[in-house]
Amino acid sequence: MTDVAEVIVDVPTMQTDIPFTYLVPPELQQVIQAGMRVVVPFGNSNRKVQGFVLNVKNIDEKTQEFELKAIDRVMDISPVLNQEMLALAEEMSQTTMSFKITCLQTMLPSVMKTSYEKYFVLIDEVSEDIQFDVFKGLHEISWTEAEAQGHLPLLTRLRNEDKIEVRYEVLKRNKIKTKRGFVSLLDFEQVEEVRAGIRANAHQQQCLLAVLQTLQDKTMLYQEAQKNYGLTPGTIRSAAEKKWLQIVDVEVQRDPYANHEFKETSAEQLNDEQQTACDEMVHAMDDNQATTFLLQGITGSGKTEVYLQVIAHALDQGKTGILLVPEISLTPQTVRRFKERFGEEVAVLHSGLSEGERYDEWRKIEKKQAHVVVGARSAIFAPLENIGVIVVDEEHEGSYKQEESPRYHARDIAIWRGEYHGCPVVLGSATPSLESRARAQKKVYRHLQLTKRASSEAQLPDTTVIDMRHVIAKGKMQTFSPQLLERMTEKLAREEQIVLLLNRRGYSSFIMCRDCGYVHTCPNCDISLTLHMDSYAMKCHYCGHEEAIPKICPECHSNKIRYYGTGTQKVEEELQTLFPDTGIIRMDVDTTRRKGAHEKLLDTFGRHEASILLGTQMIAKGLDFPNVTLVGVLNADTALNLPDFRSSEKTFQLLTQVSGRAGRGDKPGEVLIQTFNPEHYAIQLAKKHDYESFYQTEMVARHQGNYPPFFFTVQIVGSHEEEITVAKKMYEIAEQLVQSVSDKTIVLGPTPKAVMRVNNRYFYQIVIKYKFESELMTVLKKILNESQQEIQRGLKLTIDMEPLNFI
DNA sequence: AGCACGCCGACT
DNA sequence: GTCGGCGTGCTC
Repeated sequence: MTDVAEVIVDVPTMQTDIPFTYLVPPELQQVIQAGMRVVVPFGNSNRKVQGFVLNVKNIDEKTQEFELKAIDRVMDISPVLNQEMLALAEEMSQTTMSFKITCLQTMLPSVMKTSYEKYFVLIDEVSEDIQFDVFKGLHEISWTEAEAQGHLPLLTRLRNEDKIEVRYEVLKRNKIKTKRGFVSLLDFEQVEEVRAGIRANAHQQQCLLAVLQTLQDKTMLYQEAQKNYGLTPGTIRSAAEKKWLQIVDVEVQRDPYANHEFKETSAEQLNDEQQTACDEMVHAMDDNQATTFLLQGITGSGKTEVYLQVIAHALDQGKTGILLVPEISLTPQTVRRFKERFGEEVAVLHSGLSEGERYDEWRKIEKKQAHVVVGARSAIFAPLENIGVIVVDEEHEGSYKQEESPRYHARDIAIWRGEYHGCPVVLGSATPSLESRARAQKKVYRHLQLTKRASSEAQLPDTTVIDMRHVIAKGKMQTFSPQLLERMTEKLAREEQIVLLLNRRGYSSFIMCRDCGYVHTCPNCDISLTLHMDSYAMKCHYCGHEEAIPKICPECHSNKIRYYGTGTQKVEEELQTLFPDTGIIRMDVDTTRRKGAHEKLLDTFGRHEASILLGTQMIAKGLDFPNVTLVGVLNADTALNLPDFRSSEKTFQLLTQVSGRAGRGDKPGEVLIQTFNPEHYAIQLAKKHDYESFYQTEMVARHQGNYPPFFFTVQIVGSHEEEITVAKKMYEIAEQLVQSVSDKTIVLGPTPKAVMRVNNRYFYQIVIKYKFESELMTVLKKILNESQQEIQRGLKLTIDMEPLNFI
């Protein structure tokens, strides 16, 4: 009988998406466990690849029909994934149709993704020139170095001559940050003896020995010894040689919030609605019920306080909690709120952290130092045990769905983990997704509502809809209506602040020739280039292509090139002209790319160093500035015109959200919405803050269009460098689908995508809408399997279960 | 992915 | 005749 391990190797292909069996070498028998990462030889050249151990079992080697290879080495001392995570990875790979290895990697912080380094190793005599010029007298060089020096062709030839071979090295990128410290090797009496034996004027040594006496088993950092006692590293090093102490490396955590002061806050008084919601969740937690709650509460109704108290209850019971928030609202303001309540017990995971900081936060959770995790989408994989509650705030947010493989939805993972831990899951929103709201209606979720604003004096703002069809002056589109300008002037005169939202989706500035109508488009994609005035360049938002701004038309050589559309930069310039003495802050992807820029801009606005905050979607979330009394939405309906059945829902959610930004203090707020579709129900009902009517109206539209939540959807996207290849293949797939699904199921397409060509690849899509289709997954798997040959010839196929974007 | 094996064109 | 093109198939 022999120990073997089943390993998922880091080769993301369909053919290798199964466990491979490896022998456990004797020296690893006590070490290896499920959930550890290992390095294994793979393929006929035995290149080293990383793998995850799924389980270890004992088999009879006689029943083994082929020779097994042995595990090379382990990469972890203890498992990095527990049984729950291994089970979740399996589940996720099936429901999202993605490779197991991709799922496993997704659960770990990105620094723990392995990188591979290749080395060229000399195995035979080579000429002295090569020995010195290429190998620098050593017996091996790294691939990266050789490539940089342009030696690859030469080395390839040498390899064909069997003079050198290629060695694969699996690198670990996660370095635990350590600081130098020391522990005493002597007990109290031994120190006394040593002290008696050295000169009294050896101050440094005397001092160090005194420190050692107070230390006992504790570790002291060099840093502390130097700062508090003036001990130099030299003294410590020589003490180590005398065996007084031992030098050790101490793991230290980078604390991204080290410079912030947090004062502890305690629970606020809940109103009766909040209390009822809180009680229900607490009961579910105490009874280990995996109930999903939909907590629907208008802006300002105090949802966050409910989350905080439910999580606090979990901590009281010795349990843990996860709170997911959209990346965009993970602002320093919100982070502070959690830190203030839970102090050291909270770990925060978000994209603003460096890879190292992220890893440290993850380690803090793994080592059970943090019991509460606050973070964006991927924080749902936090390695917490004994979870008491999982909260998904702003559950309708699209950013909870990952847009690359594995295409998981954090809300689904939350519910899965809730089942696993027997704990409640709380979905919170002022404007729930239609799917969640419908499930609450069908009693799949427990529906709880908060209808009162927590701070009673704050009122919902007055909302005015402005019909922009009447604001076209001299046939030219205007950015600002007279009404908005008037209001802005008024507010500025009173030294109040203004937030302006530019809904930029599908609406950015491009240039066009007035004489021949030529529009500057990307050479690689079917889309017009966007004008960026800060870098004086035309950029493609799909592939990143960049070129200079043309002065004359490349087609007709006219110099009548004009800018069209409304980008944030252009609006900023217009504002500057209209209100020359007013401070304006622009927030969009360009001005917030740098780390910490987001925070800085908001702080500046918070200190009232600027009066106007102009931005895209990112300003709609969670900001709380009491002095803002006017919110202007410059173009409410650009999203409405998009060919996506969720466009009304997205518009309603956005408008409701921004309306909540006005009048949070004691001053009444006003909202002005500029639109070309003033009668549209999404706009009218957002104006009235009427979610329920919107829900009813939209459900009728979804029912008529056979859309979710009445139907499930799948999107299949194929792409290839040649249009004919992908089109043909997609027609075949659609045909096969029609043949194998029930007649109640709708197969749409294939159709070219709205932007058909991106990066010189042609994109086609098929959408499946179905109610019951038990064999669908099997059919889709079959399609993927049968497409292997084409995939190897350059076709790309992605399957997205329940996609959020159809464009 | 990466590599070996295997079958057809232009070369010492 | 051979070197090398990349189509095909396999990896415990």
